[in-house]
Amino acid sequence: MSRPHHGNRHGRSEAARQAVLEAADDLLAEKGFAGVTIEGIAARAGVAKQTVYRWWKSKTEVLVEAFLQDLAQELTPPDHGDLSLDLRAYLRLLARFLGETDSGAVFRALIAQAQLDPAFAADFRERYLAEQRRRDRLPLERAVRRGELPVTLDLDEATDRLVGPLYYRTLVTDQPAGGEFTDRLAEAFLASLEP
Amino acid sequence: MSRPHHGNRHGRSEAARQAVLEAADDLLAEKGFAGVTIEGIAARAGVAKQTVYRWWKSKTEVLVEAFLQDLAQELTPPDHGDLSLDLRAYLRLLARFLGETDSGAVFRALIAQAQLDPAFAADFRERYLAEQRRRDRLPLERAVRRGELPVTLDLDEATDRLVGPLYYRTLVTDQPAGGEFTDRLAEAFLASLEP
Amino acid sequence: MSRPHHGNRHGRSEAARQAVLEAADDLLAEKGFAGVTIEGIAARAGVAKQTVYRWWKSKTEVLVEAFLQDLAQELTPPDHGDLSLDLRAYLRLLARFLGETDSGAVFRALIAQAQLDPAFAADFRERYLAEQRRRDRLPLERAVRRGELPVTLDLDEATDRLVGPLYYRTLVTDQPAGGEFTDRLAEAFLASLEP
Amino acid sequence: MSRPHHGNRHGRSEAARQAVLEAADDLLAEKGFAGVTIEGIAARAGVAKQTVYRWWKSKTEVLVEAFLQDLAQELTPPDHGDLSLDLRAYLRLLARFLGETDSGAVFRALIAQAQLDPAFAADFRERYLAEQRRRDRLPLERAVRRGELPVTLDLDEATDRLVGPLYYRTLVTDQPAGGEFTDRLAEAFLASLEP
DNA sequence: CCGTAAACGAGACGGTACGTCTTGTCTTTTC
DNA sequence: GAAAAGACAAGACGTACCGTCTCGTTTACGG
Repeated sequence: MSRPHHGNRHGRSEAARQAVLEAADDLLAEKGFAGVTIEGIAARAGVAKQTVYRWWKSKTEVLVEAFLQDLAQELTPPDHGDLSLDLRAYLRLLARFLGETDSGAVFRALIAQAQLDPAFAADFRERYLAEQRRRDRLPLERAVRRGELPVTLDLDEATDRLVGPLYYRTLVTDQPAGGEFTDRLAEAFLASLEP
Repeated sequence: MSRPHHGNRHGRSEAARQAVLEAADDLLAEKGFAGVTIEGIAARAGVAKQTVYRWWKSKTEVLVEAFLQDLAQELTPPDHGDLSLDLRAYLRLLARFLGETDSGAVFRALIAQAQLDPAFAADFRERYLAEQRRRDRLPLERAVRRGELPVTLDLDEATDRLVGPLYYRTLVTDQPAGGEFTDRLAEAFLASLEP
Repeated sequence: MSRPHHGNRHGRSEAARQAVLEAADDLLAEKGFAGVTIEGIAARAGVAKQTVYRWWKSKTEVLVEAFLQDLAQELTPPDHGDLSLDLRAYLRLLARFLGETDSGAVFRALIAQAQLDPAFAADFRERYLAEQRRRDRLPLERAVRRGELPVTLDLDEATDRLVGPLYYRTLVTDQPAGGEFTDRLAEAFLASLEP
Repeated sequence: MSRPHHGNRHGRSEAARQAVLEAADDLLAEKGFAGVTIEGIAARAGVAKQTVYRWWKSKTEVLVEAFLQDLAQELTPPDHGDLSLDLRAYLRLLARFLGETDSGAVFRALIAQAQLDPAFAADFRERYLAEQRRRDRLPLERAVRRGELPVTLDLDEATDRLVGPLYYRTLVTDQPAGGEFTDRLAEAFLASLEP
């Protein structure tokens, strides 16, 4: 036996955890969501299958943990102190994330999984989408605080109208969403708020 | 003709085709998308597995055929000759379809499947989503023809901004999208077009 | 895919059956009883695991079928028309089989398995030991027919006393049972029948 | 000393040893030999798996220690000063032990295990079977000393012929071996020694 | 009387094999 | 030539134990 064991009374092996998450990451990039299997993850990570099952319920759980931890860092909305600038910048950031990064690909896969598995959907929405939702509405909240937007504005629905078209393009029509598109989306959004 | 036939020199068995589609329908209702398997469809339909494979490539294809053949009838946008009325009515229709009907549930499952399987995605977008897209923009096209909207309007992007938030609510946040929501969505959309 | 499939509506694949039995045979010879696994058999035979499970309940069942079919040929008791000669010859044959042949090794392993698994024990005793038992008592039956032994003799118990010591040596004490031993066993057996 | 101790610089914990042996006892009674696992023993005994491994090599070793330590007491051959009486009594004792007691069941399981595992076989035969063998031949040795049997008698082979049929019935054919059977076996054995 | 070493409980680890399930291919027989 | 029936190779599923290892605690001896 070449590799040492690292059993330990006080909690799990961080090395094994990281190996699993990285293996899941790699496999997703290589073979796509359907090509990821728990057996494959374990084999790639050099880890026993049981070790995966000990800590995660399904491959989806692994992928959730593997990829969505980066969401916060990658997607913190900028704060320029100006609504129009903020929206433009954030929509560009979000568009790039959803459409061009590996994490975005996983994000899409997880949302897809949520359509197919109601139990997962509830868990995923509670643990991760809620947080993402908070980021999505943050630029608007700041603008209300600055007085750029009226406090009477329904921020939930406004957020839907702001980012909804972008998610729609990415998930449903699969058309590219470049900077021009997001800039015009921001403009139209602002125009709809004019009196 | 009391006995089922078992083969036929002249083309496929319509009885088998119908049995497959109905079995797929039933199974989806009973167990959800993930619970549908080709094996299960064949067993339920009283049909050989090979018969399913002969005519469809995957369970997704069966479901596509089973549920989306009558999309057009359910979702034809009404024409009242007035943009505001048309939008309100159509968004309500679309919201009800996506959120409350069985066909809508399948539609969501298929969009999800498209995230996971690129080959299917291409086929699905070409054969079905394109058509749906045409229906989604139809009210706007009519308005341009009637002169209610300028011919310079980018209809594609306008459609994104119109229906995107609705799809987003349904697919991503899974919040209810009632008539008030869609009415306000139509209003905001129209407001964003004002000079 | 290189190998052709051999699915068939009516009945099993003889090729698959033979491959499994031969693989089991090889593995037993190479690694011993404990080293034989269904996974190993399937892999060695180039067969799917499910194909093994379809036709056999356990590795023991495979080994039973693989090896005990030869029993009849190897162990048919000779008929010299003389009880003393027959017994001497048959005990030598049986001693050699139990102690020195591969089939004998499997036979011992299966009797061992019967101690550990009551369900298997019942099946094994019914299908195979009964037949072996018939062979074991055949020399005595012939002698009764020839008038060399009284018809009042309890053949069952006589058989126990004849072959019991030989099985005991093989299974329990693991001492060699050569020709001298079996010859003396035959003599003692005959002596116990004298009036 | 109310609290159980959890370690000790010099020597093992007698409490842990007893708990393991009793757990093995219980599990064997409940689930049979194949159902006993080291993991199960440790869990049932409230002991760490490593504690079992520290002191025993395998579950078989545990069972050996759990059941066979008092073999001697249960199976000491009686001494009536008369060969015929002694044989009858001892064969009945042995038959009851092999066929009807828990210890006998374990004994059979261990003989079975010896067929499957050569390393265990050597150890088991040396440590336990040799002793049992001595008990088996004791009645004959006494008779030789008393002058009831000639000193030229090969006691080893005589013992084989005496107890062999009984082990054979128990291990191989699994037929009941009641008092009539063992009595007739003793008679036939004695008859075979007549001049 | 304090340090230290053995044995302990707990349990995570890398593994192997289990028996089940579904997939998509292939063959035979029936109509 | 389509359909029913179903065997087949392939391989993932989730579970049960294996035997090894580390951790922190308990205990008793020995300097």
